[in-house]
Amino acid sequence: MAKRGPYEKGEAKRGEILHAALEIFAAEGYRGTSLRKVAAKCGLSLPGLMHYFDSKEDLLAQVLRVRDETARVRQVERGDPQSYREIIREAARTPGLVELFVSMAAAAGDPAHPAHPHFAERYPVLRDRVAAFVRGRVDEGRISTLVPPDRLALLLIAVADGVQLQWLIDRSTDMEQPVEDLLAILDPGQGPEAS
Amino acid sequence: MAKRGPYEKGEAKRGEILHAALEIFAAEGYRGTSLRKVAAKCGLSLPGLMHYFDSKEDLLAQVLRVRDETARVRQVERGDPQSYREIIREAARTPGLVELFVSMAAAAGDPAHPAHPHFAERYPVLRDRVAAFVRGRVDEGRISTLVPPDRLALLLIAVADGVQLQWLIDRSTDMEQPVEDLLAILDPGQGPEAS
DNA sequence: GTCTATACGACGATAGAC
DNA sequence: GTCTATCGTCGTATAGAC
Repeated sequence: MAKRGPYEKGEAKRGEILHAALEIFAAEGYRGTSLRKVAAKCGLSLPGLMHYFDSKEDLLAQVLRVRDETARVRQVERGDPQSYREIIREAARTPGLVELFVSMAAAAGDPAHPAHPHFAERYPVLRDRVAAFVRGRVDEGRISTLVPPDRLALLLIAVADGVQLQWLIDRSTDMEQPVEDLLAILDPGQGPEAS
Repeated sequence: MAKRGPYEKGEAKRGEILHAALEIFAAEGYRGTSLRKVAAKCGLSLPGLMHYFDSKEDLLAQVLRVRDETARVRQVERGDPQSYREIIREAARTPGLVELFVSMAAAAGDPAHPAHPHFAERYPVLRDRVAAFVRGRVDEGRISTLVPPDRLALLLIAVADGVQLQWLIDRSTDMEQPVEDLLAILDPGQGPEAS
């Protein structure tokens, strides 16, 4: 055991940088936030920071990945409306990160973009999880079978993503309501189903 | 009538610039496309181009506005699913402009951003139009009244916007299907309703 | 009003010393 | 692993020709 962990300190520093970047982006938005500012917050020069990342876009992509993972850990991968509510409520507290997410999604359309793999994996996984939830409700007879679960999953995610655009413009927009509305529409039996 | 139009030639040139920028963004995406490149395409120097716009973001915002207007003129403001289909099919042909739209929506969250007024006006107008369409269907008994029309309008627009994010990552995603699915779910009477 | 030339500051990125 | 120094390019600002 001559070597303890591949990078030991390096990994810690990388995590510290990502955390600092996340804080800054959450506070000021990521637009107009330079890497030099992030570096300064970490007590580093710009090249010192760039030692840990291939490019700015690469750092941004990793910030998003970390963000996604912490959110996921906290909600234990349930993929149901309740975990959605918690995610959306925290999003509403950090507009800068919502802006980051949307901007990155746009940029990640380019397959060469550092964040492309993240989204390319994230969406199918998310759809599968939501589809599983939908199938559970179908089995309970609480969702109409008119549209198959995988298409419903895509639809639900589209609503959740799309409402963020309207919220970014008008912060009084309720980001939870549309998904709840859609679930209500899907549920033919509506009312309280005791046991 | 001593003065013919406020700027006559200037307005024409401005339009030419916007058209050129739209073409470039559609072809190469707007990321990594510099204003100098746009200026060159118009046979102008950079400052020559900037004579017509307050800033890069201002130009971008106007590109988006022009894009919106041409789409609107062509579809005569109907706000129904058929006009939506036409819009979405053209969007699928110009990924760069979809990317531009999404990125601008993210940036326009800042009230000081040049594109903020555009979105701040666009969404309410769009919602009203879609809500009107929804009310029409409700009157025909072709939409469940469980969720009020204005909330349904917001929901429909969220779907349309949100599916674009998934499409940007995976271009094989069907951008029309989710809205059709939602309308199908909303319609209790489904089948062909002859007269 | 329209446009060129020039320059400025800040950015992300890289080379090479320590 | 981190620095100083430097590079090329970006958006922007100003001066002034026509």
